[in-house]
Amino acid sequence: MLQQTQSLRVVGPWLKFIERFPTPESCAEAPLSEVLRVWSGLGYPRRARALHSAARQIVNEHGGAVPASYEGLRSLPGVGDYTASAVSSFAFHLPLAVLDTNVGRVLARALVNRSLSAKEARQVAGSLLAKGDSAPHNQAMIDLGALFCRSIPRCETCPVSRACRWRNEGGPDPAPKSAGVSAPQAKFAGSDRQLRGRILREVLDRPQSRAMIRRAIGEVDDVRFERLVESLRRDGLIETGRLIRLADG
DNA sequence: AACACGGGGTG
DNA sequence: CACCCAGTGTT
Repeated sequence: MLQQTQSLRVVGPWLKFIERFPTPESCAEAPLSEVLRVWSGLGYPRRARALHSAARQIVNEHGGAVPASYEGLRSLPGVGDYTASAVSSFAFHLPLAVLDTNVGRVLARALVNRSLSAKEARQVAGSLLAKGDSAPHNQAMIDLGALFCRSIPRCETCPVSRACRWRNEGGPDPAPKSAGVSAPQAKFAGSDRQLRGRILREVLDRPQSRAMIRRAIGEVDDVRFERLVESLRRDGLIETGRLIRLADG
């Protein structure tokens, strides 16, 4: 849920989700359609599909226990470098450095005052790890980025502005395009993404005909609508017969 | 390397 | 309204 979604927005949905699916097994046993319904409103429903798939993989291939290694986590669908590192550090206290958009900005600005390649960022981030548990360090780096070293920085109150290379040396903001830092997205209003979301919401509670969906989501070109339906089907989120319904993996 | 992929918060 | 977000998978 934390992937590309602001942490404060995740708290409520997470509590609701974890109450309904407290274990990998409980999620694995549910049909995908129910997972999508509990997930609804959070966006990026492919994450929900990946999580459901990961839950089944955890049950079938790991005896119901979340893999306790970076490589094991990384092998799960929807788990990339950030998530595998974060879970490794915060849940299993393994000595791995987390690199997300927050940490990416801190590294580029405070540590080196230039944009970093992925390899360079991994190296810098790893070099900052101290001896023991990495979790407090990673949490501090993330919070520094989330509270002060934001996309629009708040240097006036930043606790490390005294040591910040960008602050001390000046120059253009090195964060944009540096490794880990989120890139700007295309406009959402009127986008395919928005329409996909609307289509999915229409079939959340019951199967619907194309005509009903198209009436509900507003004026949409015929070719475009069918292309979006096909993309949702390819993503494994819906099934498309005469009626369109949530996928029932 | 560049794109596609939600939707609500913030200023 | 424009910008942003504890990324990942695909092309």
